[in-house]
Amino acid sequence: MKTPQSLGLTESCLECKLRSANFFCGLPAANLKALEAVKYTSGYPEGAVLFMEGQAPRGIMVLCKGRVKLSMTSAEGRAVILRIVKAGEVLGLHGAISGEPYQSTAETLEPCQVSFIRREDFLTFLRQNGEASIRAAQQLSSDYHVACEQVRSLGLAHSVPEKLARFLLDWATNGQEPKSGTRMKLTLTHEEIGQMIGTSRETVTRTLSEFKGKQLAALRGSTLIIQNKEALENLANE
Amino acid sequence: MKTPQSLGLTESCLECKLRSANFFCGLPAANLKALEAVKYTSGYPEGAVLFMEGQAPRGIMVLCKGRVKLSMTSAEGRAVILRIVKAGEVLGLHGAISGEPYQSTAETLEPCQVSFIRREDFLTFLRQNGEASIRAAQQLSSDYHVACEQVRSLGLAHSVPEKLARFLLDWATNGQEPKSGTRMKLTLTHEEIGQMIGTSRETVTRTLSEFKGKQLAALRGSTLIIQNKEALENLANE
DNA sequence: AACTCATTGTGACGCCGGTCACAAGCCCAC
DNA sequence: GTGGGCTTGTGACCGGCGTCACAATGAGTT
Repeated sequence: MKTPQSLGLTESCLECKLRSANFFCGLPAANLKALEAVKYTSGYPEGAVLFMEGQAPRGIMVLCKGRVKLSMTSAEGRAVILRIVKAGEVLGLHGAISGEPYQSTAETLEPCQVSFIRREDFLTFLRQNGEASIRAAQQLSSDYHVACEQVRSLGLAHSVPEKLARFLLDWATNGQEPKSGTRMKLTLTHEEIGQMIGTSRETVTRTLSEFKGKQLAALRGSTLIIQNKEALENLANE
Repeated sequence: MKTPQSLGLTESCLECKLRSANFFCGLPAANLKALEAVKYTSGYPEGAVLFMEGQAPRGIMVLCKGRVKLSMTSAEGRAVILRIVKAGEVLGLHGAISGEPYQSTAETLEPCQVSFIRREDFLTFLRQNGEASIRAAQQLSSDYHVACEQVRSLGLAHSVPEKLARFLLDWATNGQEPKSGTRMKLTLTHEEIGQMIGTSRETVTRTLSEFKGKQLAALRGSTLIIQNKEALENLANE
């Protein structure tokens, strides 16, 4: 087993080379070296908060290992989940670029390995490195894309089954493991699924059992099985 | 009256120097020159479609004059408005950076003046111009911010009055003219307001007259008057 | 003025889904 | 094992708002 300390940036890149939006991968090795020199790598347990809504941005974090939940909370405790960040992606880029306070909270869903780069160091790096700036823009563009899709889902869909179907299909394609067949891990509680699609926990439970009854999809433990992809797609594109 | 042809990039910058997120303003004049050489400026009437969802990205557009509606449409014709783009902002940046098809449709709300830069020209410019890349990242970061706020509004709010209050207040601060007092222009139909906050036209009409009854805000013609800002804020932060 | 077309205003109806309340599993610690 | 904490599962209720249908206003044309 690898020790946490051995998981530096470059290694994380080796692990996640499949993901094209990946921030640092593909940059010349010489440039990565510069970042290596200024990064701090550390581990966090499950449930740790990497940063919170409203805090001033301190820097960016590269998620080397684990999954992180990005969410926004309302005054009375309601929450929406913006997205689940997977290993290889960058956290806090918006804050670092804009200087605005974080508008979301990042919380680890499982033990994570994170490399931190201070904002000034990162900005300096960007300024000396045009290619990296473009890469940053690409990452932001991708994040924007995801956010827009969520707006579409929340704003256009007008039934929960529709949104849930969309969510499951999306999870199946962009999900955790690339081996996206009909069977995959979905390590989220019904509550969290509800926060992703903007509905209540009870309704998620009910709609899931409705799906199970109709042989569309079933969630057994943390294993999601998509039984009738076509029917789900019909629901989703309603 | 100015002729359309006289409204080039640099002039547009003069007009909109208040907006800090403004893309090209602040770049060294020498760099702007390079863009001047490859841009095409043209005018569009109200209701013109600059690009549509699903099209391959051809380039970016700088809105010199006018307002543009960015929206997404579902299969059966429902629509969400992502945002209203104002003079000085950039359109199609995400497409240009990512190469992905446009995920939204851009339609002019009034006669507009637009400078177009082909994607290849723009990318070349970015590569030769680190500062501009960072600027692009900043613009994307700002767009992302707006999209996230919309997710928050759609996902967290759980009544239409709440969302409408938030929308009106937001319009008052980020609205068209900087002279944001209690009285401002709101040149959108109830239908469009509904598409911005994810509700039906009828409900917008009803909620607006509810606001009028409670002396919170009134929309007379295209003039919005905020009568009781505090009460609206209470509604919005519910 | 008369006509057309877009927008706004209102009533009635019905249903989806939020909320509350509680039961039933599950997992883990001790 | 037994207990306490999270999840998940269900029933009952009811209110907001989407939808349909149509009237009323306004704005632009001829």
